[in-house]
Amino acid sequence: MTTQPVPFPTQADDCCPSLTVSPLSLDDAQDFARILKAVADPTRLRLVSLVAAHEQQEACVCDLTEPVGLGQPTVSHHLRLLVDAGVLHREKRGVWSYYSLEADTLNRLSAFLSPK
Amino acid sequence: MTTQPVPFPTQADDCCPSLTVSPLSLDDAQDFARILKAVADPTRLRLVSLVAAHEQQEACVCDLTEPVGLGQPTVSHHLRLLVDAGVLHREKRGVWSYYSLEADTLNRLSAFLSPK
DNA sequence: CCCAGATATTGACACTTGTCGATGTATCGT
DNA sequence: ACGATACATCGACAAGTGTCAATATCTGGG
Repeated sequence: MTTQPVPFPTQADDCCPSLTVSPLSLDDAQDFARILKAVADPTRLRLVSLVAAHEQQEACVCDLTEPVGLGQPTVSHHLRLLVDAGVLHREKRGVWSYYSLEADTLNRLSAFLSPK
Repeated sequence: MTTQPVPFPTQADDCCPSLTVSPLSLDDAQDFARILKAVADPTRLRLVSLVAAHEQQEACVCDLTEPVGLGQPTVSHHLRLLVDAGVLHREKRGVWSYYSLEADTLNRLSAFLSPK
């Protein structure tokens, strides 16, 4: 067997840090703060929800610019932040950039915030 | 009866908006962005985790100032933001202010972000 | 090869934010 | 009443952020 000794069972599920189980390390705190910052903006929340609700769970910039009422460069900028944070995925097909959800990131965030 | 018609049953569970089910209203987006902003900072994440991990699930400022390595005014400022956002609860007992988790808010956040 | 359309990048600006030092306020002992 | 202690507030400053107009880059069609 190649499994670890696992001397402290409580450390076993150290895989995914949780906000409320033990004091966060600086690294973990910065890690999650980065993702949270990306989502902590009304416009970006709406962009994510628009992408999620769009057909095929994906949307291009031209689908999003009008619903949020902002200019194309501004929308592109917000989408870039969301992609950089791993919240959205970008796939370029032809002239269009299609944005879709990176579900794992939202799942990790949700699990992280969930008490207990 | 003074109740509304409720013509569309799908609106019934409109109780707790979710990021990924339908486009967010501006109000909902601003609402959640406000809470997310409060949590989207490494120092404040650590403060919340320190409070949660402390005995009795509560801590005073003097318990927190040293672990995060910041001045007392700065820590007080961060705690105020967390209280204003409904993430923490403040209870003054004697000379001390005891901060504790407002679990409902974190639960709402977690549920909001959870895909599907 | 050039043009039109979709998106990305840049530069600029007002505004917000994280931090600190100094000061104010409140509470408990003595 | 006084002083010490715990906390909150204020003023200031550098750094970061959201938005826009202008411009650059890329792609498909003719």
